[in-house]
Amino acid sequence: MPELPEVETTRRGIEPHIVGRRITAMRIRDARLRWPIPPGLPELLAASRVESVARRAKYLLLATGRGRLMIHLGMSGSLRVVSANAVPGKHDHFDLEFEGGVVLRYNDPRRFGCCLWLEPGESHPLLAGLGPEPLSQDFSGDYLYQLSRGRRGPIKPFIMDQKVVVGVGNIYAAEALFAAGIRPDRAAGRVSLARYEGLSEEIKRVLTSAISQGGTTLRDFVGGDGKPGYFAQSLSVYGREGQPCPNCGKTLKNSRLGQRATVYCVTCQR
DNA sequence: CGCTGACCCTGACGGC
DNA sequence: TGCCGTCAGGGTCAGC
Repeated sequence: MPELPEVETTRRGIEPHIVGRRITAMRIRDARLRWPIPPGLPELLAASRVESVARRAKYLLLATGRGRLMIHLGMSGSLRVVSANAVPGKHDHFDLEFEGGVVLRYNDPRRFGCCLWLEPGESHPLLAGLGPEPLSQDFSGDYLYQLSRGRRGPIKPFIMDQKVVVGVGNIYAAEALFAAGIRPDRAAGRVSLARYEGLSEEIKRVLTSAISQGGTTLRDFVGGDGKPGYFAQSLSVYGREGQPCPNCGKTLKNSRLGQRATVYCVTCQR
């Protein structure tokens, strides 16, 4: 999936194709996702216009006059703009068809994603309690430092916790911790303010850089317009277990933290 | 409240 | 060629 840069790349990719356009139909082929696609959606959406495409955390929010479509790409989901005659494939769960022959197609092999509906003005429990956006002013080293006091769990799951800060997934958590020189298994509560300031800066830098390059291409992610991202070439540690550290040359180590692969350098990260 | 681990699902890949 | 175990970008939930 799509971590924040991939979702943002998708948002930017689909936005110019669908904003201001009228939806002519929604076609559901397979409603089975993390939660079933609400069966009444096609009727709700028909003839309404997409007013904006926003992102909160890893959720995409498509606003119409009648409410908002809330879409998550899960681990393997993608949203692409395709032509009206493009033949649907396996795991193409639904299409949003627009006037002018534009089709927005949702694909998700693993079905960890979702497509839900919000009434006008309605919020959603999934959006409540989310931490700040990492690229906003609200996210800082001081914020991380204060929140982490007393926490004994490792710092990597801490910064991947969406209640702490949204959008930092397994790839960018590993990259940011490497850049900040912090061991992923260090207790979150035992990292200094100065190091949290460095970490928050690296998180912002890594995410910004990844967004500018269109995200990271791995397996099944493709950007909204069908073009791949290029950030994979910039990865320092993620997926590079056994290879030399780009900084000191020592072999990068892999361990599991919270059931997620965690690659780091025992020399450069303390 | 904080933390851990099971679980949701399909597909790709490596070893035998 | 096929079978089997392992792993994959995320997140929820139960239990301690």
